[in-house]
Amino acid sequence: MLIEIDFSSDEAIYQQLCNQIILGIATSRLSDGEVLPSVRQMADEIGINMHTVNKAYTILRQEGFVKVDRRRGAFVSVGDRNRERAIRLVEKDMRVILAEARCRGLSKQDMLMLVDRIYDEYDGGIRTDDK
Amino acid sequence: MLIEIDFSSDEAIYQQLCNQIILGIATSRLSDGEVLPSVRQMADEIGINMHTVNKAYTILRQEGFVKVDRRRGAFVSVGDRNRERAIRLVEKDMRVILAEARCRGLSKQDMLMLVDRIYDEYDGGIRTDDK
DNA sequence: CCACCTGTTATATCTATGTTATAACAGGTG
DNA sequence: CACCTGTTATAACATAGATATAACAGGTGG
Repeated sequence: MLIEIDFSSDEAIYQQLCNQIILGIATSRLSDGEVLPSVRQMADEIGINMHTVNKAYTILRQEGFVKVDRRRGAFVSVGDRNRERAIRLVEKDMRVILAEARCRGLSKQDMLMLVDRIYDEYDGGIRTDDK
Repeated sequence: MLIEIDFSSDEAIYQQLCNQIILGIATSRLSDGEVLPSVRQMADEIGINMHTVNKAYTILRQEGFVKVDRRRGAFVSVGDRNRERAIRLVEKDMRVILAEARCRGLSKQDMLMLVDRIYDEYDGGIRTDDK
């Protein structure tokens, strides 16, 4: 999977890395169990330091998106699926975004449409356990 | 409006300040044209430095949520309402959140419900003073 | 056993950012 | 005139982000 870092961004490199990997999982460009490049290989590809990649992997491991097998290295893992906990984790960030959206004059309908559209892009036609 | 800063948070103080003021506008605890405390007064109330408040005000001014009148000082302003631009600004952050939500097993319906619920809290925030 | 790969840890260094502190300035109010 | 606004300019300090070099434990395949 191609990783692109914006070095002029005010967002930290390791944070951009985390976000892009999570985005990769959400859009099925990365699938469950898929092996990630080693910290040294990924660092070389992007042109950054090994420790910066390691920091991203460590965070993703703590968040439950990545696991490490001593034999294979780091790989994608989306095992943990506690719905209540997941909502709680997402809710705080969502409040910040929705507040800004509302201040900018966007209606609830605007945001529902935006969520709908983005989620469809992620699903890409693939049906999930929508109940 | 009461401002509460979490000094143990990894989020910068000026960022927390920005978010809470935007949240205040979204929930109608701050209304259009309302005067904000001066940088020195706000700094004293919270117990932080004047420049940290000034940084927050400066950012909010650049984002279009605050204007400055030489006579009165800083006040809330929600004049700018370009829908296309607003959506574009919100969309990037929304993609990051929705990616994480999807990875955690949350469905589109889950997120639509969450948006619906939070937006209702904002709209009804005039009456419910439970916060 | 050996070379080579994994993640991990330990330092040290450099830079950028966040925060504080002190001070001054221009403009507006009473 | 004293007193309030925001704004700017310094300097100082702490923390975080990123880099560099090095080493270690564990696993793989020759």
